[in-house]
Amino acid sequence: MTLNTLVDHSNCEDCPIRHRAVCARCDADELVALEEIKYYRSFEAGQTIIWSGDQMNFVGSVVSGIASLTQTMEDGRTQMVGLLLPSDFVGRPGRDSAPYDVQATTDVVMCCFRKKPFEDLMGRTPHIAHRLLQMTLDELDAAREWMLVLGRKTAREKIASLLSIIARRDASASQKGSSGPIVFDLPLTREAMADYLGLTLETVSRQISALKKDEVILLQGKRHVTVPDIGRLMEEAGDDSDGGFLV
Amino acid sequence: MTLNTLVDHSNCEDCPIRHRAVCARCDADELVALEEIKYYRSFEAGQTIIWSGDQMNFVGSVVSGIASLTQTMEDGRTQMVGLLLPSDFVGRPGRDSAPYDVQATTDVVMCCFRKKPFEDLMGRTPHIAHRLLQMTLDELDAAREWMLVLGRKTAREKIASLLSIIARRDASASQKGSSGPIVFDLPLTREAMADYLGLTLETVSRQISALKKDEVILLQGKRHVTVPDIGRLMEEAGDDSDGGFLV
DNA sequence: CGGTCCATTGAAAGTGGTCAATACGGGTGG
DNA sequence: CCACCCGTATTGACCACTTTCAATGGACCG
Repeated sequence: MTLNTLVDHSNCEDCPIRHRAVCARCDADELVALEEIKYYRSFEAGQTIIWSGDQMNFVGSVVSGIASLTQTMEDGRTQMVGLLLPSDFVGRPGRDSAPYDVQATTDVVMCCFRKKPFEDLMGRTPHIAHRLLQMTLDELDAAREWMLVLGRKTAREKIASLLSIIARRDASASQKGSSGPIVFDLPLTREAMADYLGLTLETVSRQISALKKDEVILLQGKRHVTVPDIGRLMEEAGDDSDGGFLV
Repeated sequence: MTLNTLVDHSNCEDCPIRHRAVCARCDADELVALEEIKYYRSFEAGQTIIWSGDQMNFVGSVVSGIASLTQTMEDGRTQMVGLLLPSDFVGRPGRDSAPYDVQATTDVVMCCFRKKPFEDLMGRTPHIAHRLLQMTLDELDAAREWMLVLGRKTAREKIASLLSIIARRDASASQKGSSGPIVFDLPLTREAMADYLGLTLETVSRQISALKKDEVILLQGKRHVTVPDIGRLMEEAGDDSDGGFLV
């Protein structure tokens, strides 16, 4: 049982999210202060990291893997309200209880800080506060972008939107040229996609099959996706295909 | 033509949003600095305050009235992604072009700051930066709350959700006891409600009629609403009726 | 009085949901 | 090694809800 392993403090300078996380703007002194209060935790795919309503005694950054924020109604309907990718921040300084479930969608490693020391440090370190503001504004933009998807797009457009986001993220991560096929593995089950898109898993499955039939995407197995023409996929998503290429 | 009137600088101490806006935590000195760069602008109902893609040369707070943030797809489908009430902040420090249309839903008065001086001041004034972070986190929570409404609720629940939010806000504003009927005027047209809820205006109209027929709400005219039992309305919204009463 | 804007209501059509059967793949244990 | 099982995914048939298209009504105003 190695679910919640505490890992050795490793060097922030070598951290894969050093330049994008909440610590991105910290100088050497500030990193030292952070290193003193940080610790790592690992979670297995499917594990709940934080339960909605629970006391939050830490905040932190996703180092690797994908986590999700989910809301649930009493009758069981659920809606994913955020996807947390590496470098994304979890938790809210100045609030005690968690407003959403946080779940590990894949295996996840987090860089955690106990909340109180982090809040104190933030009060003394404008670099952290400012970066957190910037990241929060970005998340707000992403949430609003997603409101358009949820409120106004058809099932097919919703699927295309999700695939195009994942495809473009992977394309920019692997530094490929801006044309040519994009290949990636879906990090989400059909059910998780449905929860993100406000659909049922059956509809997700049908629309993926339809996009495959129309050769907008190719599938090998159930998770391995090839996008021969990202512009075509973005048209299907109802987006301008000439928009900014890197998200 | 008095659309964009510059109004006399009035005293921040007397401002109706003094304790809730981005300046809420400022002390006297900081208020003086803000007063030096602030100016008022008025907008008529229906007027567009900022066009998506435009250069933003100011940021500011809604002093009175209601404004909306709206996204539009190429084919004309629109989704409202935020409602701006008095004290809400408009604009994003550190970004030049506006990501959404901002429209005056009712007549609106804004307290504006030219962007550059405001950014400079924010860099020197942690009270402002910290308050803005707090407000942004609140907006992010509200946006995510709304994602559940858009993604998972039925038309009837969506209408009930919107009415319950407006009703509770009005009840808390008028400091009424926590029981008894709530009366208010809808600040939105049926079309604006539809854009907010991801519905058509016909569906909005039908569901309002249905809630009226079932006596969840009473209507006088088209805009004047009485909610005899807020708990009942919240049940219809699919929310826990025992949740925190003040939003 | 006619025009415009906002809202309501009806009938028909279509999209996505529900329920149910089946398939696929990876693991375990006989 | 094969049988079995479980979680995940696909597909079909039917149905419900929301949209679409269209007609009508009321309030306000020139």
